[in-house]
Amino acid sequence: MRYAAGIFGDKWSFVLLRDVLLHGKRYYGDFLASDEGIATNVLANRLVRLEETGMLTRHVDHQKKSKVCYLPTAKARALLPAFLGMMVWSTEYDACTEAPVSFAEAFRADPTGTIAWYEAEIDRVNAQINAPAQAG
Amino acid sequence: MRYAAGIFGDKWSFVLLRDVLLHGKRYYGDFLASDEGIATNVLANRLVRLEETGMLTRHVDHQKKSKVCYLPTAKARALLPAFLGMMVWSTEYDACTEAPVSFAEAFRADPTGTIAWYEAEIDRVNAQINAPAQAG
DNA sequence: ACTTTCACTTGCTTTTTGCAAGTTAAATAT
DNA sequence: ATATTTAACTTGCAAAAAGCAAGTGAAAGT
Repeated sequence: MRYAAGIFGDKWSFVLLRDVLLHGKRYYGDFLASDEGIATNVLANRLVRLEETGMLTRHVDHQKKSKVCYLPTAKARALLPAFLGMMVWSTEYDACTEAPVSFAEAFRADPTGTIAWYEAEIDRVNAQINAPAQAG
Repeated sequence: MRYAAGIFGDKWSFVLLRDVLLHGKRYYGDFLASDEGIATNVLANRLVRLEETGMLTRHVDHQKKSKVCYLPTAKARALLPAFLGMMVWSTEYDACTEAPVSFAEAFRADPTGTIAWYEAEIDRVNAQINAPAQAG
């Protein structure tokens, strides 16, 4: 798990992956607008890193060529169970969590189904974006 | 999950929690000896932080008062499913992972049982340590 | 043509990390 | 009893990273 620590054992990489996997964010502008307030230079740096480590793929928007979107690879999507595990943890220990209480119940009742639901969400968001679909 | 990012969205906090939850490490010296090579000042700083955020409790060893051990709280232990999720991910995407291949299989076949096994491991390690046991 | 949007870059200050050495208390050896 | 070693930090400083504000350049909209 040293490899994992290198990839998302860093506040901003962690936040970006969370935003892509759980909050449907895909565009540079979306990431920039996150509540955490990432600096533009750090954001650019992390997007490059995540691309280099095969977590995201960069695409210029087909309709509007000044926009750039970042899509999660299969490698990134495979982190979904881990991130959902953290989300469950948040519902229990983070007083300010935004995760709905119903989420933890749903996950406990049917983890596999809940993961599948989030996977489908990722596909749904990707489909709405004017960029090539993901393999896998 | 902003709270989560604040607590272990940092390489060293992440590594320390992993070592406590997955590798049975409890003593300052154990953490220092980890392959990642954490600096002593950073280690001290992170141990304080993790104590402040209620992830670890600090205890002076009963037999040898020059040694200090850090035990995971229930709050930290509740991260076990998430960390095991990352470990599963590592078996798939980290070429240099130390996690045995058998682990991923075991986890997929029986996640609940695998988590329980690691919980029991934590208890077993804690029991060998000359410090007060953790409240459940 | 002019302005705006969008995705970055650049330069600079502040914060954090990494490294080496030092300190303090307790245990062990002499 | 004294000296050495073990163990857990602390301190000081240089290097790296992060945060901030402003700037750049391509593409869109007006």
